[in-house]
Amino acid sequence: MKYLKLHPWNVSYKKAVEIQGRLEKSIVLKCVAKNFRYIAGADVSYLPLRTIQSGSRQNQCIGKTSRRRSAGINKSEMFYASVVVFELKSMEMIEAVTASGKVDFPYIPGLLSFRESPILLKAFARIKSNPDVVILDAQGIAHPRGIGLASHIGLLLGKPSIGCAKTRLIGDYNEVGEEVGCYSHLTVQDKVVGAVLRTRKNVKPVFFSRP
DNA sequence: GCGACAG
DNA sequence: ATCTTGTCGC
Repeated sequence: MKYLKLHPWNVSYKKAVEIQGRLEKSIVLKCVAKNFRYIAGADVSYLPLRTIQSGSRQNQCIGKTSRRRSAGINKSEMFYASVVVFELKSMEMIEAVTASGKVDFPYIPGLLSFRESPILLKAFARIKSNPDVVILDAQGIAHPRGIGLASHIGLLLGKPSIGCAKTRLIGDYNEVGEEVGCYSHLTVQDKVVGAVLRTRKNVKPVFFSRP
């Protein structure tokens, strides 16, 4: 599927925050359809990527040079993204694609999209079908500037998106009941930005935030 | 200054 | 996210 390229990704912290502020204004918070047929789910995993010199004699030196171990270490990482598309009605998998690549942007709470979006979009570009909605392991608007990774990706793909995170980034909520289906509102300054939902018994609830 | 902090 | 080590509950 196609996506919009509204801005560069290799930017400074300050610039990234500016971009988020600009994009946040175009987030639409309303249900645009009620009978979604296809849904795409995406996630990313990664591994440290070391320079071939690391661990070699260059890093085994003693004395003065040994204090510079990190100088020869490449701090980038190899990322692997996957996107799967399901038909909701039948829960049949329609497609599954992957993409990989190096990433240099560090993990900074609130700027996760600048770390994971490029590789995610590379994977989404390989999807042949046209999902009606996408869901990501990240926050939507439950974010310091109202534009988490799920919202950001939704904008670039031009699709409704759902953020489904395993832990909280921002917001307050009451303890969630133990039974499946129990949930609490996730609020930021009295504004409901999501819900903390118990999807399984004896399992931590997940943080759903609106697209 | 201190604590929080998606993945 | 990934990795390691230790503790707790069934």
